[in-house]
Amino acid sequence: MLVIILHALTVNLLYLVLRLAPIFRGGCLSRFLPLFEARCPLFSAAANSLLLSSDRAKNDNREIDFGVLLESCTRLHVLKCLHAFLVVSGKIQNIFIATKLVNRYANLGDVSFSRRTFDQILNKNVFTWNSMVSAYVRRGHFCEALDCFYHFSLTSGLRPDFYTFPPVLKACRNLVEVKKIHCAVLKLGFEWDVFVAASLLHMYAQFGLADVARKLFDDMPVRDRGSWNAMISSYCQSGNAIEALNVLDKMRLEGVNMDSVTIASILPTCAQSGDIITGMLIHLYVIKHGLEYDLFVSNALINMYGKFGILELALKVFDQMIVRDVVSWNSIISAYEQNNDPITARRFFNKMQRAGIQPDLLTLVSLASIVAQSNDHKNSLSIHGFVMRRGWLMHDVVIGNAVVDMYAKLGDIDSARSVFEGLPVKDVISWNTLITGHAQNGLASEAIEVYQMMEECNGIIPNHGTWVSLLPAYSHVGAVQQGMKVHGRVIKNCLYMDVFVGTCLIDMYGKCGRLDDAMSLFYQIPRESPVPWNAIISCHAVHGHGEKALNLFREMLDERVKPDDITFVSLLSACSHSGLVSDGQSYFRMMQEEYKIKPHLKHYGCMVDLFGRAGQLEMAYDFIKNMPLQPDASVWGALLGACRIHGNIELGAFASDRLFEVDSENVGYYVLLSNIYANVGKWEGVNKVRSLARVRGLKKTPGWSSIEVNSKVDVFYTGNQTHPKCEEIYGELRNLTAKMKSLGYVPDYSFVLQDVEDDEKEFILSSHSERLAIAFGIISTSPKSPIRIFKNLRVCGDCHNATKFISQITEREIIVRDSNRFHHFKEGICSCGDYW
DNA sequence: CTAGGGTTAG
Repeated sequence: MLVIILHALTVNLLYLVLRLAPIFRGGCLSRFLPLFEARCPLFSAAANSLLLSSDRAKNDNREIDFGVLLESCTRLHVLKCLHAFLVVSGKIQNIFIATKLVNRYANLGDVSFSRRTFDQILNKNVFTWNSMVSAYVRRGHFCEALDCFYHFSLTSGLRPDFYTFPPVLKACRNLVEVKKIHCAVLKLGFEWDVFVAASLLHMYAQFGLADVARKLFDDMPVRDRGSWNAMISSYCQSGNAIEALNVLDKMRLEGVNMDSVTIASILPTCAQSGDIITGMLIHLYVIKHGLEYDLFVSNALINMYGKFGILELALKVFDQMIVRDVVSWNSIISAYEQNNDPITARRFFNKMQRAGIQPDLLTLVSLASIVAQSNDHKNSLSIHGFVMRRGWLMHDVVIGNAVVDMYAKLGDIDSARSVFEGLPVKDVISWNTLITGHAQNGLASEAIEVYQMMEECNGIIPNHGTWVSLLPAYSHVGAVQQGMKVHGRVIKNCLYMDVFVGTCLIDMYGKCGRLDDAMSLFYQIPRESPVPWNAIISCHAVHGHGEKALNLFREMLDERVKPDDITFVSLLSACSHSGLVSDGQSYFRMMQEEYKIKPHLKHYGCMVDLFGRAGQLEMAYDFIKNMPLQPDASVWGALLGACRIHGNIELGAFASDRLFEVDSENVGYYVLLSNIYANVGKWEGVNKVRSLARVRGLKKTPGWSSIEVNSKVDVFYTGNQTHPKCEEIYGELRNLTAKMKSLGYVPDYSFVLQDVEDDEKEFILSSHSERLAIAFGIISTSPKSPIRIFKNLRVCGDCHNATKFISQITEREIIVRDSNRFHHFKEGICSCGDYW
């Protein structure tokens, strides 16, 4: 370490001495060589061999090829030193050497030194100006590049040549600038130079004028392979796979072969459009033409195979590479990461470090996702720290968004939020990430608030990702009126034809109780993929329309859409909600035999529910015993729920024992068990469960219910006392309870786990969140209109009973959607037949 | 001496 510091000091010192003391004029470079050695071996080797040859010529340094020396200089310090040497030895007056210096500074990252050198050159020529312009462009200083160009063409008295324009065009950031430069090109007559024309074409395409680009291309009198490549890559980058392949065909018909550039542009397009056949044909072409060792081609191949999920081929290409750069490593890492194999991805990252390749921004993007996938809380902090130390978080949105996403996926929404707030620039994706982050952590109304903040923020235009993040939050709290507003906006730009947006809308209508709207939308959107089918089937499942769900499944098969694992989850839950036991069994078999889908825990949970609800409790238990997987809480929970419905105490107690082994914290299971005892009047059992719950110090998932009135969603937590209409709500509830009692309602205290006096229990029951929401609905909407309530947990038995009475007293339809299904209350009866 | 067209992303 010390050596390095000392060394840096010596080089800097030397630089100063050389600048200040012209005594060294004509001094011998060989004296300084040892100082360069450690910092820049390549440079010192080149310098050494040049010195040797010049020594032989006994000509001091005059014969040294400083161009080559500058070229081999890879450290800024060494370059500055050499610069000083050139100044004191007067060689800086050589315009070629000076121009090369301008370039070298830009390549080593210090464009301000390029400019300083440039300003010191007195007799600038076209080369010098071109170099300065392209130096700015290479470092991304587009504004300065254009300024420099205008200065050049207007004040220098020199005439730009055709080398000038490609970099200048690249510096244009909008169409106006492109058109201005285009005029200059026309005036000077460089229009049909192949390089200039290719650049023009490329810029027009980049700013969306694909037809202008195409016309330029068609009008070109001379086309080289570069022109074809420019046209093809323009189409590729704008996502127009069909035209890209058309032009490619034409090019080959004219006898022009593809080169590595053509292939590197077309492969990502194959991946994007899912055209695996073309992709693999191109791979064959690559092998046949000996392009398989090209870095860019190999990288593109790895990426393509990664996107298709063909990891063996991605790995094969990676393994046979001779030279790998950071992109190669990033590509193989993200191939595994995106195919849900964070362990292998991590292994490649470790290998990359051992190979001495420095991770870049994109490596960290993949790493953040790896950490999130493997639930690796410890390393999330190191990643955040690494990214911050490098200043990347302040510099690039992409990595910032990746960190926000990482924290959100790890469930640490507070950290996600604070990173988000610290981002200097936020784009749509930043907002979308934060919305999804809240929604997926069960914070639906917070997700909606984030969206509202986004709308208040100027310059952010929501895209399809926004709707895909937001709509599930709306369906969660039942904000159908706001959801419909989104539907309206989506129609305007045809986004509802996007499979994911369309599916979210279907899900939203279905989960908000509007099956008809869900159905009519379903038939409007493309349905070649199983995704929208899964949504519409599951909508029918939660409404208890099993037969319709099965019909839809048959229709799906008729349309030759291949069902996936999710399809069968929806289908099996439809069967269980409607008591279609034998159908469920045969679909469970069909899934494995015909579609080779291995059932996972969700499927087993549905099957247990299917048997259990239908009263076949022994069947359900046998099914669990024969499972090849370790049953989790959802499986035992299904059995326990069935035991409650059918009043089986022994099996219920057994199931809850297993349940407390895998998930002892969920208070819902204690409630279920105590209900079982209460239903058959075993009060000592109820007391036992109650004390168990108390001893274990349960952390409750807070229960809430929501209701949408006039496009505004109100969320009520149990016992809420802060709502502006609080007084009226509790007044209405007291009123209702009195009427209910006169009609025969008896509060069922088995749903209260707290150990308090009976009148206190009654108050707890009547301040359950669903009742607050219903009462609010009654006082805020016109008489006899229907009320829709949404609850995050299952509705409790006492509330279920109470709602029946309320529907009778108020002559209203009351629709309650809980975490499981829809309950339709009308005239004192519930559609679920009291099996909830 | 200088230049175009190319690979990775949340």
